[in-house]
Amino acid sequence: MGRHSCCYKQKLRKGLWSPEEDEKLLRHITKYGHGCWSSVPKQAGLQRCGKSCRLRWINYLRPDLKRGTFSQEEEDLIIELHAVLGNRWSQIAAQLPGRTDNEIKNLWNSCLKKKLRQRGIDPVTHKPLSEVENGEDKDTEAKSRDKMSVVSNELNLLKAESSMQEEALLEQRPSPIAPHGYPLEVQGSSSSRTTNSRSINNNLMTSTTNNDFLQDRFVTSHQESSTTNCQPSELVGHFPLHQQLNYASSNPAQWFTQSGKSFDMNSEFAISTILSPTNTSLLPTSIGYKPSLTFPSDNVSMSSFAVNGSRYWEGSATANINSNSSSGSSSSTELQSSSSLLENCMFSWGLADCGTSDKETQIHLTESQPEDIKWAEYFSHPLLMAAALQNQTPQCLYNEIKSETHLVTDSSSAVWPHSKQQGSLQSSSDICGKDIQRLAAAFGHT
DNA sequence: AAACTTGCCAACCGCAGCGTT
DNA sequence: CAACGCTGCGGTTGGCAAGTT
Repeated sequence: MGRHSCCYKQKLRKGLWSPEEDEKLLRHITKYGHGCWSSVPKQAGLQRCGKSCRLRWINYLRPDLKRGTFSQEEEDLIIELHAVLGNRWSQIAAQLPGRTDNEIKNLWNSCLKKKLRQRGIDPVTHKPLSEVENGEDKDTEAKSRDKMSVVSNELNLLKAESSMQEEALLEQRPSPIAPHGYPLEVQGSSSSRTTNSRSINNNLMTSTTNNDFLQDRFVTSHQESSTTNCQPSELVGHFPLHQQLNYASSNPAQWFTQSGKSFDMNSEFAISTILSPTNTSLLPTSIGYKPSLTFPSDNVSMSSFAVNGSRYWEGSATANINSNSSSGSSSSTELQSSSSLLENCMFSWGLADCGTSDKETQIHLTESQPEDIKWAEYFSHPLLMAAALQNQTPQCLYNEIKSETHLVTDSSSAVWPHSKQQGSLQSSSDICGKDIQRLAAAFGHT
């Protein structure tokens, strides 16, 4: 017990992953799924232990990962969830699509803890530091109530502090879909952030006597929505194959930034969230996120139907996307829905349970046929969408994507900045097309 | 410019839990 | 029922880069 058996094996590489290793692992999992992790390194030709492969996949290579800095909403949510769940990072991560437990843990340890302390709040108990010093309450129910109250106060503090920034942000964020991917019910043009946070707070506050129940709901949601132990078919089901094939994040929010700062695509393209099943697959209905989707534009519509007790959502969309990316291109690309969307790219989530309360957050996704991808591919395929948006060739875009992910492609020396937010920006010309072609060839892209 | 400090984050380690034999 | 193998989780660490002295 304890030490993983594969760790005993000798000649296993440790430390940072090289591009070649990443490529091998990505190609293998894309093709075969991971199956038994302990056999992955052998099958993929890697000198790594299965554990290391698993970690690399989960924390870095998974196609549904978000990149970039955490939004204020995400930070708020993490604080709220931490107040309820404590250091259960995996469960917290389950409520933040595209974020890994490791990422959240790092954020908590490096930033959020500090922020809370600066506000006089104990990051462990989520109580005022003075109160913590004075001793603990005895009544558990009172504890829960206090905790929730403090959470609310924390949020108020956070919100007050960043209100100026928020106002500016809100003006640029017409989407009712929060950056963390939860669709919000928006009435009129009111603040989606405020709506969201208030919704959470209200529910937390009203369920203070059901703290355990709340936790259970989180746990249930997490367990039922786990996608880590997936086989190839499942994997494709969760992430369209053509999406998996991309080395870059599947979340368009990070594709275009060239500054290393996160570029909130959600504010510009609500549909980017809609089209990412993983972004909406984990709706924590237990804390007040309603499973209804309301879109700001008539261009996007959703309809639902129930099958076997789960509610499915179908989307159709016509998106007029005006590129205002940093390239300055003003080209407008109209991407229209077609029947192929529903046939091949129907995305559906079992968000509501149609009366049965036991099951929630089931994920259903109709697989798309690679050869029949039309406009939908633009959305789920970072290169094509990006190219469309910026009126660039996919390869140009890929250069930027690789630049963003700091994939330095000196294949001989395998320089591989491990920190995705570290390192200097490389020009497109620095990112050689060789790797792009290599990856494309490996994954069947031309 | 060099030395030092700090912050961040990818990756490792050890453990618990579960399933299988 | 014990031993073993595997997976997943949370704590911790090592190293890089940026900032400071």
